[in-house]
Amino acid sequence: MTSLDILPQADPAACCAPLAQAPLSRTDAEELASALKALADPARLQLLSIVAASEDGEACVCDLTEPVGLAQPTVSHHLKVLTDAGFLTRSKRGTWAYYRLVPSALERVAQVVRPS
Amino acid sequence: MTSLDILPQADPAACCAPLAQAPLSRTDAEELASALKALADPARLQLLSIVAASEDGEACVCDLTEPVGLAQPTVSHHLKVLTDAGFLTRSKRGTWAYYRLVPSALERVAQVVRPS
DNA sequence: ACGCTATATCGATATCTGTCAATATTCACT
DNA sequence: AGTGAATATTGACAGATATCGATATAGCGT
Repeated sequence: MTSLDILPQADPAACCAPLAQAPLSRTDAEELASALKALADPARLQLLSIVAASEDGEACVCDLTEPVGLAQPTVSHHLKVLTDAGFLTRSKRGTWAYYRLVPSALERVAQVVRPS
Repeated sequence: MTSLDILPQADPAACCAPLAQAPLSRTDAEELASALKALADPARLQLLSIVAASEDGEACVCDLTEPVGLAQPTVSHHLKVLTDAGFLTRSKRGTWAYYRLVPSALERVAQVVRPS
């Protein structure tokens, strides 16, 4: 747990060797679990995949509300969870907020989960 | 959602192309989310990693209670969640229940999460 | 300045989840 | 049969979470 982990933009699962390789410490397990918790929601997974597949790799909230079928505050909430967990970045231009995927964050989680 | 998904031993995230490649359908997102939910708990991650790193690749409940520092019913509960999600298999020998990792289940999740 | 639009925050609520103590089940051994 | 041990199930409870309506904030155009 470095001082960086206090920041809203976490470094998801920068914690440890692959799961199946050696027993996780409680601390590492908690860190990885919180990254996975951010992913473990259908709406958030849809949001991630829609953002990733969008034109120019970014999407604003207005583009996301309809496809996931949730109210705007709920979508904003999910985007905040994903951003805080480091899977998305937010950049505001005018009235709009554009979200982009952080591929390395997903990559890191995949590395830790992958066996071998 | 195939008929197989009704069974206790699910096929975690056999659902779909990598997250970042194309928008997930609601159904695929729900399926992947439930696999991730099973992983997204510190105790369960520790259990997985301990089982994976055990002698002969298997461990019984009695080996697991102490390292994770939780009561036996709680550990049994977590092992059931992981088993139902397809990440562990259970084989009972005598009074003991031995759990093994299912590497392909983790592998599949890693594939779907990985970008590119 | 005013209204409109996009997004975020707040407050409330219903549901889900992790945990444990108590109990049930299953098996081995005498 | 009866006892003890390992594991699973049940019931209860506290804390987390997903959701929404209402409201606040902030920026643009007139």
